[in-house]
Amino acid sequence: MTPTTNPTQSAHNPTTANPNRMEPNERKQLLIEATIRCLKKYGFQGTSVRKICAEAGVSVGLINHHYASKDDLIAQTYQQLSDIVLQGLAKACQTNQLSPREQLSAFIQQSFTQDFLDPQLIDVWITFWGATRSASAIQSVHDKSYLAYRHLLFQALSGLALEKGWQGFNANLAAISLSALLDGLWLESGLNPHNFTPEQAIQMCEAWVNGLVAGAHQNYCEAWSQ
Amino acid sequence: MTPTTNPTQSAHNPTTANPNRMEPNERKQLLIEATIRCLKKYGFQGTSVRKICAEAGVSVGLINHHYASKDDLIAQTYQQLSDIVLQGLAKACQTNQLSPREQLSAFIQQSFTQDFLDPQLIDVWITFWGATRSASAIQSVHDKSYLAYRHLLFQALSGLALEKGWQGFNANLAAISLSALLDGLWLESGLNPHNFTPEQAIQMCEAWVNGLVAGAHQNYCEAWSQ
DNA sequence: TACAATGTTGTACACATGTTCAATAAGATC
DNA sequence: GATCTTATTGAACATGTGTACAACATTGTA
Repeated sequence: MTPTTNPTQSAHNPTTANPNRMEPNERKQLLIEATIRCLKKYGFQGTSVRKICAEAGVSVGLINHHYASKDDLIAQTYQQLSDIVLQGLAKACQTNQLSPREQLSAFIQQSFTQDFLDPQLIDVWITFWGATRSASAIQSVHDKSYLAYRHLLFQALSGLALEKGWQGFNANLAAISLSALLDGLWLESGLNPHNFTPEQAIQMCEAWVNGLVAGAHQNYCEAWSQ
Repeated sequence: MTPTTNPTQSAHNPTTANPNRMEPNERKQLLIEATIRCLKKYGFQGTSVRKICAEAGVSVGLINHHYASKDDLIAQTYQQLSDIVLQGLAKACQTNQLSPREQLSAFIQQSFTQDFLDPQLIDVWITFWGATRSASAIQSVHDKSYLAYRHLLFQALSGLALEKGWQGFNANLAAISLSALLDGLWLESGLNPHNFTPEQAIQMCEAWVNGLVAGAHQNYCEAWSQ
């Protein structure tokens, strides 16, 4: 409702100020942004084609002109959100020649930035998770982004193991564990933002790394898992 | 569809074999069980009043006779699922006078039992999480059960701290951390069951506890957080 | 046996959903 | 300027949604 510009009866002022016709990519981007806003406002269930179009200030039919279906639009929106999050994390821990330990801290810090802790955004994320198994398009986006996400942690943890001389350290499993901790905290802060502060979240993740260094790394060695 | 007994034209055999009329509590229980089956089969979005009734073998109107609304039924279903999970966990770690360390292991073991790792069930759980913020009834159920859930971990961790003589150990924060790790692993195993095995999940949680004992406990002391 | 209480049914209603499609209009190409 | 391509519109369609309600069936009580 109340779109910023809604030329329902078009061609009033054909020379200026009528943002009707657009390049496909530009319009698609606007539709994705409108979808994100709707997901935040109305949740996954409440986000309908009509609400998205109203939010974008266009007519109902447009979505099916630019996207194969509503699910297609939703999947591409998820894709874009994933990319943004991932780029933020990659940027945080891949710049300035940080040591492995510093990379982990940078990753953790970035995970609990104000931008990332927006409860509405996390809620959107959770509903995407919930749709993962039923929509194969969303499933594949998740798998791909989760792999990249873990790979960042894997690299930092591998570097740490090399530095410390841990023999047979299963950095992949450790990356899964740390990412689970991060996701779990992120999830919980979305469900109830009052259970702990961002600083405490960082504290808990740092404790995990410190525990790893203090001795838990032995549990991630090949010998242990057999 | 295909309900086991569907006496659409009733009163065929009024004396026997017509399970029509039931005690309210019994019928409500059957409706909740049908709801769980539907949530597993069709997901949160695909679960409609009509599908639930078909699954339960009753008519459309019955739900609104026994429940104030569909949301009411959903919330009570969530309540029941929560109770089942919680009782399983409580039973696992509160019996047989286990030591604090053993209690934690029992809790971890129980969290990755076959029953708990049913991807369909986890998917149902995730969609409940997704509905938490929009439906206040579900929110309150979550808050309550999450508190009880954490309390079990809190008790075990407090016992461990007492045993080890950790001064000023913030067992509550540690409980949040471990529950986040458990939830994160649980979540991820639901989204993609092939990333790690249940044994590895247990291994990762045990590593967390071992890391705590090896030194990370210092990060949970009052001095650290200031 | 008659009556009251209530579990159960199935239709009806009002509305929301995603998608389709003929019509329109804007811009590009010749 | 004429023509072609295509972005955009908005009504229409078929289906699905949760809920309401009058009718019916069953049980317990007098």
